[in-house]
Amino acid sequence: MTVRGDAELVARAGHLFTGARHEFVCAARDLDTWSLPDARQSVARRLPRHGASGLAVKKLFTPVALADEAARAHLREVVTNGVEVRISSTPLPHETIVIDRRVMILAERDGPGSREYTVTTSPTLVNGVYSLFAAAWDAATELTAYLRGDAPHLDDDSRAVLRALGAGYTDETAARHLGLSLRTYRRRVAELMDALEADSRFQAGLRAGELGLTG
Amino acid sequence: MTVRGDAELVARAGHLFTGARHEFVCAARDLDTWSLPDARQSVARRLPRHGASGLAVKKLFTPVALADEAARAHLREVVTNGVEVRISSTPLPHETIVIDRRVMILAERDGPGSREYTVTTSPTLVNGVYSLFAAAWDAATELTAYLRGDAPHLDDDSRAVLRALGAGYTDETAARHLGLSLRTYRRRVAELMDALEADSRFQAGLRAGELGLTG
DNA sequence: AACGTGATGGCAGCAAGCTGCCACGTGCGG
DNA sequence: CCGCACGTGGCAGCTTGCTGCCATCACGTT
Repeated sequence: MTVRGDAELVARAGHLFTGARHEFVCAARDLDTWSLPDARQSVARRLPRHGASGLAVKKLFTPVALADEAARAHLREVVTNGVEVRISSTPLPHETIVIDRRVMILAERDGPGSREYTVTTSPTLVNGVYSLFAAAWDAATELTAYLRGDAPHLDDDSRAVLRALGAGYTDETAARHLGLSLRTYRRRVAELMDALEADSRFQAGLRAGELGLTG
Repeated sequence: MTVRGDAELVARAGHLFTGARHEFVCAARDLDTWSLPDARQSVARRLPRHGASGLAVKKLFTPVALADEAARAHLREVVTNGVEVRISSTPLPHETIVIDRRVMILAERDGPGSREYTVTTSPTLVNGVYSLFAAAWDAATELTAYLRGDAPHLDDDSRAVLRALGAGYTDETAARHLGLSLRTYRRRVAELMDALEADSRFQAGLRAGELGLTG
């Protein structure tokens, strides 16, 4: 089933949103999903309140969705409402929604005015898309972790320390290798762990990997 | 369009495989795709030879596909034929194929005998699935890297240890939390680091992240 | 029952990591 | 010149991580 434009989607498929019982997942590039504010609200109003029901809501975005502060604030608020939000560092469809693992709605790359939506209930299609979504979801990072975890630009010093750690040197050899005293090297490591909000060196390694500070 | 069974798929959609011009991507849980050897060969014969054409072939599997040695050998051979193979640590659809970003074929979870395939050309659906595939692909690790660096299948115990480490617990609390003695917990950590060929816990964290052992 | 094997856990001792404290040098503004 | 802030490094003491050694226990085998 194909519909054009937000209004028609709400009219024809609105009941699907309302009918969500267990799970509502969506993947999108950014937050521009509902170009028409009233359409957005219309759907939002129909969605059951977060925690109350046993409805799990998962939203997956690209970093594009964090472009402006308003968007970040909105996402943070959504999170406090019990919605899980994750950020994927790889491109995503313009819009993919799967409801209760039974229905899915895909949006075409938007033309200037109206957007084209495809609504499908074929189990084969829905399951396939759902599994792919799950894979992308699992690989993505929690919004809070993402917002917190970026040590946006750490100086060359820290990078050197990171490399030393990654090379598996002991602190002593690493310090010698970097021309630092043991004390200072460890200070640097502590600072780094602080920046990464890691409680242990293992965690620091994990975070460093996640944030792509290895290459 | 829906077809049942391998034979029918080959008959009705075989030309799609032959028609692949630029790109052939697939995601699957394991290698049991083509239950019928002749169907498999039939399709294989129709696929253009690897490097010759400008055809890029990408295959994404779960670790299940590496269960037995025969499967691993087959995948290694496929790689030498110029096919890109990656392993995703998260569940995947039973079968998803996208050809030239224009056609896609999804396979339903297989019944006992015949399997149900869905063939779709709707740009909206194909693009959506393709983007999700790309996200999962980007997050997966190269087969060679996976085979080299891996603790191929670590038991639940090790995974628990990994989670404890990732959570940033100290050894003592982690051990208590897992119902192990401090000594044994540390033994486990040592074994894990050995398996990951890591010289330090930091390195272990890094590797664990690289290998996608976090989720 | 006797035996080997393997996983476990306590202990001890060492190595490594962590941090507070203080002292020194450099640079900057008063 | 003095004082101040800041980064550095030595020292000391503590915590944590690491491992060899040995006793124990659970098991399957002979």
